[in-house]
Amino acid sequence: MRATGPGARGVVSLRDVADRAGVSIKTVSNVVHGYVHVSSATRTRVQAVLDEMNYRPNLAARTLRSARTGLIALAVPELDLPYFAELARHVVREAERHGWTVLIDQTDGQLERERQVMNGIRAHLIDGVIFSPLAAGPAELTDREDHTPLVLLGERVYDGPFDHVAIDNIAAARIAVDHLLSLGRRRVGAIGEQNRPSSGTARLRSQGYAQALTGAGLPVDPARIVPTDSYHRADGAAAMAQLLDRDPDVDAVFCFNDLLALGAMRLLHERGRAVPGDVAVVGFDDIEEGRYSTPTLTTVRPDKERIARLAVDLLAARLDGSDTQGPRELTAPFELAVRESTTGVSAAPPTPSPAVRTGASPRRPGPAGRGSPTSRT
Amino acid sequence: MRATGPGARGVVSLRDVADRAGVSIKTVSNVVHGYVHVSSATRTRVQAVLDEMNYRPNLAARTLRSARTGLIALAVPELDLPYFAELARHVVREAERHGWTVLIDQTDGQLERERQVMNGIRAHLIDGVIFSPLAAGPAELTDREDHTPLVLLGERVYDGPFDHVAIDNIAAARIAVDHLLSLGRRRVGAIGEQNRPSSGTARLRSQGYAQALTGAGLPVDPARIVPTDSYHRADGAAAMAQLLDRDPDVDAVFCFNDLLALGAMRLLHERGRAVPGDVAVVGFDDIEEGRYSTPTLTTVRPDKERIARLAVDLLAARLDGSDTQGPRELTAPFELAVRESTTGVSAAPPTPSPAVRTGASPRRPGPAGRGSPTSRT
DNA sequence: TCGCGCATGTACAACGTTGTAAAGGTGAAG
DNA sequence: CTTCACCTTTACAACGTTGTACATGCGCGA
Repeated sequence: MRATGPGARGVVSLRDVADRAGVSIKTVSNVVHGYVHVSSATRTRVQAVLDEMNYRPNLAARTLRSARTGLIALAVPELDLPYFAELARHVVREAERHGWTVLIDQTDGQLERERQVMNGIRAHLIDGVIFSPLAAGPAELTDREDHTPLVLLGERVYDGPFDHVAIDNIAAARIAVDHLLSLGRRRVGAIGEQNRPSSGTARLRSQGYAQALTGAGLPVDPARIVPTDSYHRADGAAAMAQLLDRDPDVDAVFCFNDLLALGAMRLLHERGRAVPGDVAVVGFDDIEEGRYSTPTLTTVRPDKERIARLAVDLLAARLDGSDTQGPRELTAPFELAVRESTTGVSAAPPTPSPAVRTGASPRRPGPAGRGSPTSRT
Repeated sequence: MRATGPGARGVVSLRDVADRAGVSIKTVSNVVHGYVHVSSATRTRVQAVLDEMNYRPNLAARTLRSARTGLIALAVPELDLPYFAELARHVVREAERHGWTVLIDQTDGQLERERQVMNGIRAHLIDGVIFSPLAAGPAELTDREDHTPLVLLGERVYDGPFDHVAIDNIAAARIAVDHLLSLGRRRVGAIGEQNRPSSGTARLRSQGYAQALTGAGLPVDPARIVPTDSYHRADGAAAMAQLLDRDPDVDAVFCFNDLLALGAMRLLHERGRAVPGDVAVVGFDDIEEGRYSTPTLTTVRPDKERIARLAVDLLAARLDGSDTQGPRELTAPFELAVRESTTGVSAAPPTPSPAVRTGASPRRPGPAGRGSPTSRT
């Protein structure tokens, strides 16, 4: 038996509305959904009751029937790494276009948490996952037991059965280092190598760095490649200190992300080295902070909005079944944003504009272009 | 009629497991929940099947019965404002202790979106909301039609019927400005005043600024108070330019958040003004960036972790019914972190440590202290 | 005038889970 | 040997929604 009227917590169900309006539950449901075959008299009356009682559909019940929640998860290492915060913003915005809400998971780069993300902690509660792995490598990914559609960001995992969106990290790193070489720098260090075997992104950036040096006929000196535990400012500062100790005459440094670069610049400042006078610095990610630092930071600018859009659209295609092909490998474009930390020229506009940019066109501009992403199965 | 075996998408239900194990659905459910009165033989057998079939409970169904989802929403203006990213991190972490997942809503400070957050877009899908309003004022809040427990952050809305967690903004602002005055500065500007009537936080910080000046026997010159549209670096730079135009001899500036301060410092640099030599700068929020900027930034450091904990615990108390009292008004502590942008003394440790801090004890240390928050009904 | 078709509205079942109540089975106590 | 108690397991209903199938009633054409 059910008491008349809405339940204890003031929650109104279709049934409550139906009772009050003197129609069946299904009719109310039909009105809510704008089903055509409802007389306008009935519609008006029911709608009035709906408004009056402030009816809100119960998404849990709806989900139970439809097996669709309208939630997708975005799993990133840390929200307060600006790169991920900015990325999250774009993902949230793109998801909105599909009527989705984004649930954000912070893995802290811990393998166990990443494993949970992949194997569906919140099974049935989320329709899909966009995942930026840090600790998880090919092995863990392949062992995945969950069936929720998954899109990987940032790191390519061999030929795993996963959709994947990234930029061409090797090319980006090479272009960044080429830029340093074009300025006449010859003792170029690198900060951000990762010792953990799983980190594909770091390895790719290392490769690009080495390719650029080799391409210019310069040796790749392992002493100038400083690994870090993580990608925070403090790591960049510590690594820069180490680099200076190893080679006091280093004249440029390529950092694998902007935070490392900002930490490195801070340390250079404390050690009395001028940037770029003594040491030129390039970062990676183009976080907003680098446009306001002193000096402003030259950096690789991945198209975050595009990355977010590609990832969300790919998920959408998997969800509505419009894409049943094998795993996709999509590439987003990037640019090199040249600023004071390499050129020393302060553009110094009346108000600091978001930096001078030298567009370096993406390595594969065609296929990665708008609307027709590359697919490699 | 139901086909035997798991459904089309490989989703395994209790029923599938029960069929395979030759027991009733409820027995499987009992095993899943570790119910005591299950023979160990049955338990072992069922558990084996559970593992084998990789059963995952359907949270939607569970929610439908229990009316609890284990999801809470955190609604903030922008995720890539570092303050909110850092806060989000803490909230996620605290929520974890309660077994909750955090769903993040980005309102962009738009009234319409804030209204949706309050009135339960995702009704029944979230158990509670932690909300940092920007556009919504007392009027909108009071009109709220949803019954989901809500905790407000950062801004006090009159005597509205809402739980609320904040720091003492007036005191914090006053201490920041007192610090500038104690350094001998006498022409102190303020950046970040908000023209929209709803912004309580900005008004409180303005008040603290005025109180400090008045307390030192100085006049409050409206020309030195520059409003901004929002709280980004660009706003800070633009406002600083305006402030210099109005009073070229300004010797200090109190910014209502760190991003404004960083933008202001950038502009001062471009105009050739030394910080703190010519102009001392104080920010608000203590985002990590300010510990690595050049110069490092003196700022008010609200205890974000505490804020997050108080908010989450308060929500928990409302949810489990252990707190049915009237609305709570909780206060978190803060400190003034004194760094180079006011003192000019570079501590210059081997690696930049997270700043020299001068603890300014919270104005109401007792009641705001650990575990026994103030309550004002 | 009768019957057909369409517009409108309804009953029912099912999604997967869990609380309740009760049934079946076993052993011990009388 | 009977009975009772308890341990174990099960059937059932309900959470709120929506797709399917069907009932009702009206107007229109034959």
